[in-house]
Amino acid sequence: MAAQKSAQSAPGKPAPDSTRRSEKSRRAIYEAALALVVEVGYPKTTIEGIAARAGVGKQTIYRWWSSKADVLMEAFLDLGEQSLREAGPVPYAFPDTGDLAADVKGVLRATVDQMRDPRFEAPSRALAAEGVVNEQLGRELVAKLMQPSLDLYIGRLRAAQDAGQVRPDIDPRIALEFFISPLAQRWLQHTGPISYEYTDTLVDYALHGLAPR
Amino acid sequence: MAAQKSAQSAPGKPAPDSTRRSEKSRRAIYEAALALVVEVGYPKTTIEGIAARAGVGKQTIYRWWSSKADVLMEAFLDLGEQSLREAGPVPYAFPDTGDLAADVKGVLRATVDQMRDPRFEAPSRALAAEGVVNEQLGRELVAKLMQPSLDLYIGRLRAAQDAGQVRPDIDPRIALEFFISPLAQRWLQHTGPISYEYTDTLVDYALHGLAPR
Amino acid sequence: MAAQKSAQSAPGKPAPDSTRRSEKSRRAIYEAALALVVEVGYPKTTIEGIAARAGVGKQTIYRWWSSKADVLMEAFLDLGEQSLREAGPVPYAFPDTGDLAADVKGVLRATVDQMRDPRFEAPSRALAAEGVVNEQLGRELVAKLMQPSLDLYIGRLRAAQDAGQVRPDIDPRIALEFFISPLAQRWLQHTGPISYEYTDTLVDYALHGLAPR
Amino acid sequence: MAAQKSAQSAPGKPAPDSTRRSEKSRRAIYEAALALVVEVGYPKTTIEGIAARAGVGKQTIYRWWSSKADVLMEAFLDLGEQSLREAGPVPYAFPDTGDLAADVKGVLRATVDQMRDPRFEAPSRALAAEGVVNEQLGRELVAKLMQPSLDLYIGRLRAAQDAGQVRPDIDPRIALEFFISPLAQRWLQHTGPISYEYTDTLVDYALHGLAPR
DNA sequence: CCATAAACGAGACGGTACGTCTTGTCTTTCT
DNA sequence: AGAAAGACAAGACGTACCGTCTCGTTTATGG
Repeated sequence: MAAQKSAQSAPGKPAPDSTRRSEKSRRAIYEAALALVVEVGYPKTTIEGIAARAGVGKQTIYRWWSSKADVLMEAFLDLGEQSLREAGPVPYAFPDTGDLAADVKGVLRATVDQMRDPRFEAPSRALAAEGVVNEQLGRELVAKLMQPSLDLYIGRLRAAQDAGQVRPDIDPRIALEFFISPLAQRWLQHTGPISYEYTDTLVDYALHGLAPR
Repeated sequence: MAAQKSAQSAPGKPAPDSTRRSEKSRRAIYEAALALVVEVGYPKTTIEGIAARAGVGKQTIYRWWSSKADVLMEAFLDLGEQSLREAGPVPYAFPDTGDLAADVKGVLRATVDQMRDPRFEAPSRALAAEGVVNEQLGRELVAKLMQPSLDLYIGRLRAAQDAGQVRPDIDPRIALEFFISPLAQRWLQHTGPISYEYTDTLVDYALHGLAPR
Repeated sequence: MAAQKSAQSAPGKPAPDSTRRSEKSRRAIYEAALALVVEVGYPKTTIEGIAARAGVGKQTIYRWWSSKADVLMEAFLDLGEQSLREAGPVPYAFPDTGDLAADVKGVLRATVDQMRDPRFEAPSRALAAEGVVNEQLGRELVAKLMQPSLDLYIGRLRAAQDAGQVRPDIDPRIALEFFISPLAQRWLQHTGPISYEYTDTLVDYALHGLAPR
Repeated sequence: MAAQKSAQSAPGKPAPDSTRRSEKSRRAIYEAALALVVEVGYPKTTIEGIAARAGVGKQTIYRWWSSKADVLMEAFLDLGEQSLREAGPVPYAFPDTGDLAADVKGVLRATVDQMRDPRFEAPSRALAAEGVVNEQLGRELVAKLMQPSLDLYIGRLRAAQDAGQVRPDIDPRIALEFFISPLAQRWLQHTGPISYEYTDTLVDYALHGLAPR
């Protein structure tokens, strides 16, 4: 079991033994990384700074992560998992009251709230920016951070199709982008203001189309 | 507008005299910056590298621009203007054949083509990433790079409203996001593949809505 | 002698039990240390490198030695003892044929040979250098490595005094330096070439003086 | 002249322009290096420490010197030149009163004094140790630091030969080692105490030989 | 003859320093 | 005065070792 990493490939490094990893250090690094990104911004957050703030040797970071972005991604994922654990036993499900519009509006309002939380905003902006330029990281972000949420949208949209509230020929993977992408772009690229009213409007437009009926 | 830097206030700097600026250096810097971003990527593009490649002193860059992103933005804007000048006398107008769906599909296909051009992709990704994290730069990007295109969409949508092809209560500034944002997000965040088929679908879904009629 | 470390005082360390010490590890460490000093030089010889090459944990080195120089000194002493054991039952005595000049010349020629042996040269240079800067180690080196040889010189010079070949008012502890120090300095500090002719000349000059008689 | 370095060989570095070198920084580096060696010892003197103490960037050290030892050597040479400049117009000549023994004894007593001066001792020990292990540096040390003094001895011994106080067949380059090497070894390797009496004895023994006349 | 305690190999840890790279400023020399 | 050139102070990078500190795993009695 200890050989699983050395087994397949890279002859370069001896692969650290993760069973001996210091949990305390890992948590301290997560906290330091998130705090620094919030306080001084991502570009001024340095690995040295994280190490110093976490009371950890630099090597301990380089041993387990490959880059600043990698640290931050795990820290952010961990933050998410923590929130979930605190949230309770049925943490993350898309509401289904039978009213698709209302359900999606509710979820989007929660998303808007999250986007305004500085503890969430700073690291997720940083990661998104990194992912724009670094495709590999970008794909990891999508898979680990976004996909779970997207799957919930897909599930809800499928249910709506079964209930006859969404046309059956619609691809839910594309349909969900009408709710998410405009909001994401406004937020990421500062192309426009974000509000409950705005997201409500998105849902209405998307469901009923731009063309007159 | 060129005086914003020399502005009355800041006593620190003597404000360079832009009339004596070397046009040759400026062009060389633009070309070096764009070439480096394409060749080695944005993070490995350094001011020193640009200066060296342009055969220019570092101070010449620092004198006229405030950051690497600033250089790249102007270089990219310049690139755009160049393309326009080459394109001819009626360069940039949204087609209006009377068929909104067809017109928008055509424009989006052109956008897809552009996204696949490496000369465009590298710098615009870099700028977008920078703008995600740096709000000021982000707003500048939106204003200088994106807004002109968005305005064309708004114009076309208004025309469509006048022609009764789009409901009059629709806000065109929001409606255009259904065409642009999903594509932008797939491209920027690598959340999905990009194709003509995809953008065509976007237009159809957006115009007629997800709900059955 | 083995108890000097466990000595009553320092409460810090539990003092390792030297009776349970692994002989195999000790020898492996000696060999690794000497080999590395020869192969990569003293400054690039690291404790980690010695441990790795010896197939030994770092702590096994830190348990028994206080520094890299300490390891090397013991390894070198051990090397000397090994040579002696191999040399036979009457290993180390200063020749006394009655001809002081011839005897000393012979011993110095052997010293010259030794100085040219790379297996001897690398570690002894390293130790000498360390001893120059670290007085405590220097004194240990003198006591353990040099003094035995010096005593043989002193013995031979005393015999020469008894035989009337050396003036009785001469201090043998100083006299021996005329034979040893010039050679040592040429070797250590690269101040001049070393040859049998040179050491022969030293003996002649030293015995008969520089001034005309 | 500025091209002498780039001229012959190594294609690696662009060779800094020594005409633009900061004299202030150089002096500050010399002072910091010497002070640190005296205060904390050579092994604990680090390039970072020198840079910090001198108020200088690390690169300024790496630009002009190749190693810690190199810095220290130049600093020490500079110290020597400074002393000479302060000493006056006829700074460095071997005394020649006609009495060789007295002259050499006087010079050796001055050497003993110098060896006891901590400002001299720390750096010269460090350099000597470095030179023992690093032949190239060792040869530079000999050539730049020791040779001038040795030449004075040679000159004085030649004069003594002319005056009939030293046998004409004696090689002065070897003879001088009888005065210098024993003292150097005692000092460097801590093989024995150093005193005026000791150096006086060396001179007497060397001039008249160990053997009875 | 096994229990137990020490030494052992391995290597993660908090640190320090390395030598390199880049930043943004400053200075020199040329045009 | 702008520009090319590049030295400078500053400081982060990623690497290498330091010496300490666990971890299981031998190993070697001594109860």
